[in-house]
Amino acid sequence: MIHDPLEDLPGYALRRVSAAVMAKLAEGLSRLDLRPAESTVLLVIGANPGVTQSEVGRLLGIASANMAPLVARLADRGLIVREAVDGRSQGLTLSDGGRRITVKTRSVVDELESDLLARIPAVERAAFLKVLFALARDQDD
Amino acid sequence: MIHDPLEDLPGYALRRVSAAVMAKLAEGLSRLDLRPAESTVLLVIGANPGVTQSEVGRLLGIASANMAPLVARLADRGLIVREAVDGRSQGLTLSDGGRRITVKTRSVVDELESDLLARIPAVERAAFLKVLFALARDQDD
DNA sequence: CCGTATAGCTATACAATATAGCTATTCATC
DNA sequence: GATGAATAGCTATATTGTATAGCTATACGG
Repeated sequence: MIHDPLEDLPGYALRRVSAAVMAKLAEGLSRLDLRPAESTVLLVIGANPGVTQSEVGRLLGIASANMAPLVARLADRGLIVREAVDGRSQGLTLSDGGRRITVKTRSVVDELESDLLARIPAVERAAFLKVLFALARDQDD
Repeated sequence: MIHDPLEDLPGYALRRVSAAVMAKLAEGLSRLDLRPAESTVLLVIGANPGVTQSEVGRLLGIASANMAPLVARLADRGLIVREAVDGRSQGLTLSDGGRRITVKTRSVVDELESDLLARIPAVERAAFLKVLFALARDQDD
């Protein structure tokens, strides 16, 4: 057996777990023809009708250069509607079709999140989640 | 303030924390002209002289199609040496230059891992790491 | 009014990963 | 020992997420 010099590294463990979760998410979303980044954008717009794409990008940590084609694709598919709020910003709203697909998206996401939670022993669950969310909030800089 | 519908999702938190850690790692490795995936390959070869690239790929979850150009680049740079162990496999070993850069790699990695650990409150640290490593091991399927 | 910041966009590049398909070698089994 | 299956390594190609540079037009503070 070969030795794994990375097995004690929390950063590497985070990377592997995250990659596995993302792979499952991508697979679950594929039947909706949605990519992970698109699904999060839909969820944020659904929860905040009228947000601008720059606000969405800031919340999700997606650069504006990458938001542009992403939002354009969602608009081209008729999932979201863009309405000018001033001369340079557009408020984003889900269309009826967008709402339907967002409901399905949420169920895909929720199922994966449940699977993940189920794999965390109940004893450590609270501590694990507390640290994880704290780290995630921390990262917002 | 806009509402974040993802703030309660552990899977999404994992993704954000992992992305932030990876970004810092990529930045730290950039002065060695190494990419994250290459650095892990070097560390594994350093800890297991003579491993084949397929063994490294299996350990790290890198597909053989992606290992080929990755190992080729490390060999082209003179960081690793390939020696035939049989007609189709090659044992990988660090060259002197590879050993030097791997030492530096380890110090970059160790510093980031220390930073990460330092951000986990001592009270929850053991539980957090236990769950994280269990999830990472789990994922190996 | 004017300088600066911001919104949105294009073009481009890169890293990691994925699939398909290929050759050649090894190995188990008949 | 021959043969079929599995394996090692490789190429080509595509996708996803992300990064940088640079652009236009609008909004806003002094």
